[in-house]
Amino acid sequence: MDKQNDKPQLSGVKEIARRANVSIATVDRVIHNRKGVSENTRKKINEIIEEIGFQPNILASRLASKKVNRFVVLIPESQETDYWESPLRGIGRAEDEIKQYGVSIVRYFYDLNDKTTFSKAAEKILAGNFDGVLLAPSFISESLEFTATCRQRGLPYVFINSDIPAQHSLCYIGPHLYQSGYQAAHLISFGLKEGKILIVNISKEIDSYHHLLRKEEGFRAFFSENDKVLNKLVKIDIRNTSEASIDADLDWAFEVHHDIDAVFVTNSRVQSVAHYFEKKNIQDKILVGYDFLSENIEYLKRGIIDFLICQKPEEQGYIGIMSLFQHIVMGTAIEKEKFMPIDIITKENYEFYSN
Amino acid sequence: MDKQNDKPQLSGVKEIARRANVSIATVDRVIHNRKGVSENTRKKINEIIEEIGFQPNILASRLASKKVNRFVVLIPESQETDYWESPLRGIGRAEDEIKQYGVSIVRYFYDLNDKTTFSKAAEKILAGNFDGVLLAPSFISESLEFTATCRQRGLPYVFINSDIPAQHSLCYIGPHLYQSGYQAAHLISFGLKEGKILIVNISKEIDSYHHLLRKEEGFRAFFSENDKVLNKLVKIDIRNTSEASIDADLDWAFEVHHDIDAVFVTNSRVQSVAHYFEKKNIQDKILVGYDFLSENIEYLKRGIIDFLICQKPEEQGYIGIMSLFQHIVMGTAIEKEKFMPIDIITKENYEFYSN
DNA sequence: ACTATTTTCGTGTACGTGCACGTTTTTATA
DNA sequence: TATAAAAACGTGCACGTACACGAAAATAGT
Repeated sequence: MDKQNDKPQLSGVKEIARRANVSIATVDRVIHNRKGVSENTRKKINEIIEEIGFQPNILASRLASKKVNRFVVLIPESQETDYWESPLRGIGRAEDEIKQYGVSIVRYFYDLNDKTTFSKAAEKILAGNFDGVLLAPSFISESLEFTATCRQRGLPYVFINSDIPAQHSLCYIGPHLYQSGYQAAHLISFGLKEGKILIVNISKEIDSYHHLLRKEEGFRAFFSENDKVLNKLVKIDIRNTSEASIDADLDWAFEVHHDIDAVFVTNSRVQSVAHYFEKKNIQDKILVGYDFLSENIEYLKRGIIDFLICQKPEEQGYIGIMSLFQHIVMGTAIEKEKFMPIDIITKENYEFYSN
Repeated sequence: MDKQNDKPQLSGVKEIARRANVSIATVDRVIHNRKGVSENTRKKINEIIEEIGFQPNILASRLASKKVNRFVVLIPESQETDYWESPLRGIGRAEDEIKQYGVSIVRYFYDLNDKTTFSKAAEKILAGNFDGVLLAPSFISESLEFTATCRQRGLPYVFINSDIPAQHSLCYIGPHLYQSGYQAAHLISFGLKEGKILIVNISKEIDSYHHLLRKEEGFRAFFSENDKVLNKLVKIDIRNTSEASIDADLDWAFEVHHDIDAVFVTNSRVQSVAHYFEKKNIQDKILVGYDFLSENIEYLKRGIIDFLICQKPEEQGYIGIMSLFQHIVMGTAIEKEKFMPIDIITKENYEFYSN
């Protein structure tokens, strides 16, 4: 009888082989551009591939080649804030999705207060046998050293959360810092018709300081570009992150500038200022800061923080891994820069925010 | 020599079969709870499955069973606005990802101004042979009729964009309307210390009107819950959506209420009010509305619209299809309600918004 | 012209699961 | 006890691709 006449079989290596009058193995060689095929038949097969728009069956492919890809991530460990737990969740989510395809992920963490932990982890990574790296390049020079070696070995890497331009990374996934500062300025300006605004940088680590600066730049740019002459900007840097020290600095600022009506904190440490506000029973000042952290959300709920700007940390981790996957496993092209949306979180919408 | 000694092979039906002293086929029968297995061995095999945490290899599974799943979507066609193009993009994106697994998607569209087009499409769907439905239930009673039949036939369906509660849908994917109205109120209140606020409902179709009402409810709730006695709310309904008619209605409203300082449009037709503002050279009023449509974005850029609230229409389509996929193909559990984040779009962040 | 080498190509098996079919064992019936 | 029927189980091929291995053809060297 007709056991298998009705096969549409338009695609597939078998069909290509049939049309080219060669065996499947030869087609296979062309597809993976291995050697051992004459220039004639190679060309012929490539034409047929073009013609029928051959798309290899990923399922069968991964099943047959028991190939295993090893990705490695190198990010800060969560200590002072739990920020990095979010990207880590995203990484885990991506891992769950693609482990079916034989991808495994190894995680390394470094201490944001200790550059050497970064370098040591980087060394271990280079010693291991990996096919792709997801990297948060918090320390500029150390990162440059690492990526130089990667490039030399043909080991692809993507940057996450903060970028080092022109480093031939596969791509960058993270926030547009300048613009997020600009956004914060608009929000404050919208709610504040006049009065001084205090900019607060809270950061122990000198290395992450330049990120804050980019935000501050954007923040200031809004006022200069929009003729908001009524709003004078005041700024303080806080390097000692103990509560007492922060309180003292803020005391000083509010004493010198008696008419500050809004505060912009350039990172997730906005909770410290919120805490200060609560203690001093300050209620009428606008407070804007960064990141969807549980403590920040608490102050948001209580109306002490007005807006949080957040840039999908979980998504960053997820997309980071998926980009490696797309490039290395699926072999498809990926965008060079993936800026996260600038999400505005309020008391009303935080519970629907998908991190 | 040792050809294949070194197999970790902890998982897999083969391993289960080995441990249970049965053949692979028997294990297979248990996994798909088909009959033809004694109660004893079934129990034994199930225990082993539990023990080793067996996860079938989806790749091999879909490869072996040349099973094809057919999904169908039923959504409005884009006419007066291009809103539905976004969910459609999301649906296409999902399709690209899962067609590898043998899923095909058929699309039906209905006219939001003509209930009968919905019913006719629904009939066609029921005549076709589908495994899952993604549905925008714009018309309540017609939708109820359709889903009743689906339920009876065991054909799973998910709601998108607007919900009909308690209809045993697989899940609902879309906005939390009430809360998004509440959010809009907060934004306006933040920028407006006093003065009247105009609520504008623009909608031809009486059926989609109840969506707008839910938003309006939330909007009003904010003011009553937060003692904003300074802000009086005024409301107009506009059923005739011609430009002349809208202009006339707005003329009337601003004439009667001379101190309106902010306008809240409960849907994407905010562009009509923006257009009116531009014509009349009105610049000092706050304007808030809905949806990431190109025209709206234009007014946002020019500073006429202050905020757009947007709820990831593309994502809705994507997640809708993926939920069907998760449930029907992968057999995993899915959440009953997936509320989209309430995204706040401004002049500063629209270009980073991932729809 | 005859071997040696290289290039080019085909055969066959494996990946993990699904399923049709056939075989064995048990249970029911005469 | 013999026989039929039903229940329980096993064998083997298929899915589309990868790859080791070996065969054939082309080229080189004497």
